[in-house]
Amino acid sequence: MSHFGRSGPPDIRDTFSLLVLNISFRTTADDLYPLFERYGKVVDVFIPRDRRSGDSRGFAFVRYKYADEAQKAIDRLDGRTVDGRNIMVQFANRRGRVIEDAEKSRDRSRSRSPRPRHRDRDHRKRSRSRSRERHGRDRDRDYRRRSKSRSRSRSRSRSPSSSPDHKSRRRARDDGKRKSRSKSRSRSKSRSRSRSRSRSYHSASPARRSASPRKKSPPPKRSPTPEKHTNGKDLPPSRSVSPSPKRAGSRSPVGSDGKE
DNA sequence: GTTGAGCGTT
Repeated sequence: MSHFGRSGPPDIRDTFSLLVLNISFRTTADDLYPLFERYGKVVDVFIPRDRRSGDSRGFAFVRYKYADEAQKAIDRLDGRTVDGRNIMVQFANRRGRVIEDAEKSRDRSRSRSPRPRHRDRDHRKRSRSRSRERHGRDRDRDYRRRSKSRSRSRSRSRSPSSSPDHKSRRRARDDGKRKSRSKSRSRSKSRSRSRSRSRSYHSASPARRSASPRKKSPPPKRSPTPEKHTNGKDLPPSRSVSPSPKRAGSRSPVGSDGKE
């Protein structure tokens, strides 16, 4: 979602992303673009939206072509009132390592306090968790954040080479699920469908909703497979999990930088 | 119709 009609992110190799916080929920990229474009070459303006409702989350990303211009935009637009909201402009520090250059430029221009944001962020997040939970809107964000954190923690704590514990646990879970389904198949099927649809990322904005609600979920005709008949010694009991020995060469979790 | 700390898309 950018101003340039592109699908994915543009050339991020030489861009400097700014994070614009505290913008109004009605503010769109079209409103931010001319504002930021006055201080430099804006490559892209992106406003993350909610996957379900499609509403803005209240912050935006503005990509500049040059760091000094980005810094100028920060110096000029940080604290300004846009659409009735006091916006906050700062460098984004999640994507790209161009921030180092940006920081250099910033240091040369003006020395500001460091960024002890981790503690502050946690505090604020907990503070607003209550009000957000009521509407149930940040579940998606929380999910991805937890997933990321867990992944990092796992890679640091446990070695990614072997994990017999994982396999065993997964097998146990699968076995339990299968048994449950076998016990009451009809009800379980309906619930499974609902959960699957909820978990799947449709990423369809309400504005782009096509009028074709055709069903595309052919229920996999799972044979009853009377286990009392052909099960017992012919088929191994662990048919659910397939032995995949080619699981050692996984990609490194922290191999992002290395080629650029 | 609401909300207000935060870190992003094919």
